[in-house]
Amino acid sequence: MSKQQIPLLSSGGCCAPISVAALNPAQAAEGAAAFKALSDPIRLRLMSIIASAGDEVCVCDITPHFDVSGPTISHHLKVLREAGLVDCERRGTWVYYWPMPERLQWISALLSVPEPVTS
Amino acid sequence: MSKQQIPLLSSGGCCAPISVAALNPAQAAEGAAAFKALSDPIRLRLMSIIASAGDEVCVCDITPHFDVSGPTISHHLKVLREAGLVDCERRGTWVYYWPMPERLQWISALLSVPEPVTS
DNA sequence: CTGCTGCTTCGACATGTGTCTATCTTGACT
DNA sequence: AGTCAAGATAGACACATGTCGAAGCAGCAG
Repeated sequence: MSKQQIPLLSSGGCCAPISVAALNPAQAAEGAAAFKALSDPIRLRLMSIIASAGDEVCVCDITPHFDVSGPTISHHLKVLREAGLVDCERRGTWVYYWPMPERLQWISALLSVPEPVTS
Repeated sequence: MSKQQIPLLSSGGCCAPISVAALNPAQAAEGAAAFKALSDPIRLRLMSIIASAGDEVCVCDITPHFDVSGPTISHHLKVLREAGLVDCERRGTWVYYWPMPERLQWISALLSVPEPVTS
């Protein structure tokens, strides 16, 4: 597990927030891919559960919160994984997920609005 | 114009960042809708052009930056409008768009990662 | 080895989404 | 009025996406 992760164009640092400078097509494509991963209510909730746990979370503790089938949860977790937002590891019978805060922070920074200059 | 805007569930203040508390289904639905609006490369670029302009932008200045047809641009702008991310007004022959920074800020805050407590 | 449990992968299907062309609306200018 | 240009809307179509049930693949326990 934790194998197929897409290579991140902007690995760590990032481009300027969109309120500061317009994105070029390549940057826009990468940003849009990240947003797409969070554009489903179930995925966003999954992300929030994993990110707010403060620790890794077992899939078996996640599934009961949702009304959809196991395969569907698994599918959404895979999308989050491929977007670099979470990672996971199998330990014995169970699989644990944890957040990748850098990626979350990167997206947040992309959207951040600079202080209006009150001079 | 600037008529059909969806009522925003969380009008101004907002729920805690997803790294702090898990979203309930209603919050997740609203957040996901916002992310969906930004989940297309063209829309994200549109948003960045409008947000970084520092002023309103005429559609006629936007269209030439893209390789898609006018109606497609128009469609994407409508999606951004309905998501509460931009607003517009017609003045004479031209239509001008400007960003709604509160909404952008709200999304950014939703994703913000609190400082790790280094105690 | 056999069975059971947790999770993922596969294949199929209905629904959503991005794109286009054609058409309409609005306003400006003769 | 008539004409032109800028955008928006409508309708059609290909493709992407969310969902499910069935099957597959680890690990553990007898």
